[in-house]
Amino acid sequence: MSLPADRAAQGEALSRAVWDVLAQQGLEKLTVRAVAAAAGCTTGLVMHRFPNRRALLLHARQLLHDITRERVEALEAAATSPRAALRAVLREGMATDPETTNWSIVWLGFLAAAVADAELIDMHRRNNRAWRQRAERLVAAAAPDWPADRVGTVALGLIAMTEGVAALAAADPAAYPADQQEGMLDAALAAYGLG
Amino acid sequence: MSLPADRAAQGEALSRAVWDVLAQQGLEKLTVRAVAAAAGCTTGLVMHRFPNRRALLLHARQLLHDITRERVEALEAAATSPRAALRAVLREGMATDPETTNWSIVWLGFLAAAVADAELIDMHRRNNRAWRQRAERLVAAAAPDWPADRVGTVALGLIAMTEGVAALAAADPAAYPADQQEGMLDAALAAYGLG
DNA sequence: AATGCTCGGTAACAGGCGTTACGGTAACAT
DNA sequence: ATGTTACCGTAACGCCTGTTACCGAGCATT
Repeated sequence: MSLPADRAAQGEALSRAVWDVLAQQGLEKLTVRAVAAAAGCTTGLVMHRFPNRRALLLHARQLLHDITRERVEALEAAATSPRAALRAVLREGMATDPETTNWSIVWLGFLAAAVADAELIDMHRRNNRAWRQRAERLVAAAAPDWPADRVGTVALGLIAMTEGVAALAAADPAAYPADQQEGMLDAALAAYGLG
Repeated sequence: MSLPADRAAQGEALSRAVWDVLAQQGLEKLTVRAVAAAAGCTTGLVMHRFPNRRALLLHARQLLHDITRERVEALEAAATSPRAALRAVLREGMATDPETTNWSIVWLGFLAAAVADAELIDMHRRNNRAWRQRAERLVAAAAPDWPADRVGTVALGLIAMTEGVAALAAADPAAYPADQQEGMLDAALAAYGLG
């Protein structure tokens, strides 16, 4: 029988194919045919699973967010202290290995695609505001005696820095090796008094 | 007579049209026809000025870099102290008004396009490494007694932060107003001892 | 005045795109 | 065994893309 789980699994497989094409071929070549080829099927399956190309992209974008959230929640739960949780979560937002580098390229691709798509940019804003709130909560836990505006300013500085270095490292991995990114993160945390 | 200056001016006008389309319609709709429409001409002129679409994009990318460099060099020259120069240059890299926000969107578009284009990614790397060296030079001038690795780490943290907040603000201007970006920058400079 | 030349607009081409319609196959129900 | 239904590959459609070929208008030289 064709369980809904199967359909969901196919949708996830197609979303992974979207990420692969986005990371390896770029936004301009993100076509339905390219996604089908990356998923090892034909365009028929893709168009039977999703009503159109936009729905496919929106699903892939939301799934990327959901998976990212699960991953950072696991990191947060496994941390032994508020400061360790903050550092672990911020570290995950950088591009320190092939996997996170890939995610950063995909993230950039979706952001560029969102310029022309109202629903995609709405998704980005919702997800990014949730990300920012998480950072603020982690900073507040790591520095319980700080006033709210200090928490907000420092959290913003930290997420902007990790987001930025992820983009830089994704575009030029040789120039931004993992140890430099980690050193940058530790130096920033220490400078803010969160080391 | 048809001066080379005229041709250069046309090339610049077309490059500005590329930026406009990229900022307002996104990478996926960055077609030769859209650029021609934005420039107020036909595709005939575009294809007589550039051998193909790629050459048009490469020219627009390089011109964006050149103009950015001239602007920050002027800011640097006008600054009254090394620390003021550092802050002014970093500030220009954020997205604090409609103009710089536009540039940030264009920058993101070119970066996304570079995923699939070797020459475009080479350009990005050259330009970004020059940008990074500028930041390192400015940090070294602002903190003359720092060792080289401290200069490099702090400069990386600063350019990553400004680049990152520019992307965040470009995608969600309402959530990242100018005063928050400025407050973030000042807090970071103060934390690093560069206030 | 005639002629060559540069310029840029028009129209057409082949190819690739998203999307739709159709057909065949396999599993299930009766 | 046979009808039914779900599934998905195939093929086609119309549209839009980058690119090319062509053509006429203006200008300079002779």
